[in-house]
Amino acid sequence: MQENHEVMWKSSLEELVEGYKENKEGYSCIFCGENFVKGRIYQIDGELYDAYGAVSNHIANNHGETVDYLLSLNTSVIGISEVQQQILKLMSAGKDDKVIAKEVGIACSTVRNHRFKLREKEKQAKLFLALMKSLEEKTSRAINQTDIGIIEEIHTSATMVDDRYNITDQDREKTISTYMDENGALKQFPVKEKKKIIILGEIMKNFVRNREYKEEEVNKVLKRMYDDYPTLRRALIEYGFFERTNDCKIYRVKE
DNA sequence: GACTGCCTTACTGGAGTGAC
DNA sequence: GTCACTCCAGTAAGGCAGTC
Repeated sequence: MQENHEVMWKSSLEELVEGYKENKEGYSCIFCGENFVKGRIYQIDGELYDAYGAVSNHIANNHGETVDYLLSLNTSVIGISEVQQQILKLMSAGKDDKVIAKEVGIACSTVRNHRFKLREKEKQAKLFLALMKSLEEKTSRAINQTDIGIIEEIHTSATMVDDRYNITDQDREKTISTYMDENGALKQFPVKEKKKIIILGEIMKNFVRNREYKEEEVNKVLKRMYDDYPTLRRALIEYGFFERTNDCKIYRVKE
């Protein structure tokens, strides 16, 4: 099933917990994007459901409980380590510390410590969200008032937005001249995250926004630029520049 | 006494940085 | 480009205090 991180990033906390978004037309599943139109009746396993019932049923049958789905996400997406994911899964299953410690292979005191750290993380996350929201409001006002223009435009589907996106024109120029030749071919794929983002952004200029490409078409373009084109293709997916279908045959350029 | 929350300390590995 | 160094996050464990 295709992961729909773009929709998740745009959802509120409440919507993420529920697993769906509601709009005028109906409900859409946050995890896979499937839509259920209000006023339409859906037949599922011989039973009839309205749109709300259908989306609830769909989430339960296809994604399980929200907590299970979120805990199945990649550690870099959800922001907690594998051990923490493991501990949270066992906690959500109602296991006590002794059992968790035994199953994970750590001491009871370590489980307690993780529990404490996770609570701290929760508090920090709340404050961080409030801070970022205030900052967003403040900076959007500032950008409207001045011509700053030095920060890299972040594509909406970027899987993680942090200081790596704080890219100046000088950074971009320097990285491109270092890693690409005058024909736009890539000499070497950078190791550093910030430089990768610059190079991938430059590569994306060869693709049209919102257009779908067959895998062969993507390969053809990337192959012209770099011999190890599968690495580029993977990176473009990983960094959220492309999304692809489950069978990996169709690639769509994200906005 | 058992359990839990909070805090501290120690160790480790990865990432970043500066000197050469 | 390489190497040494620093910093930081994650992990693990234990101690102390409060609650039941």
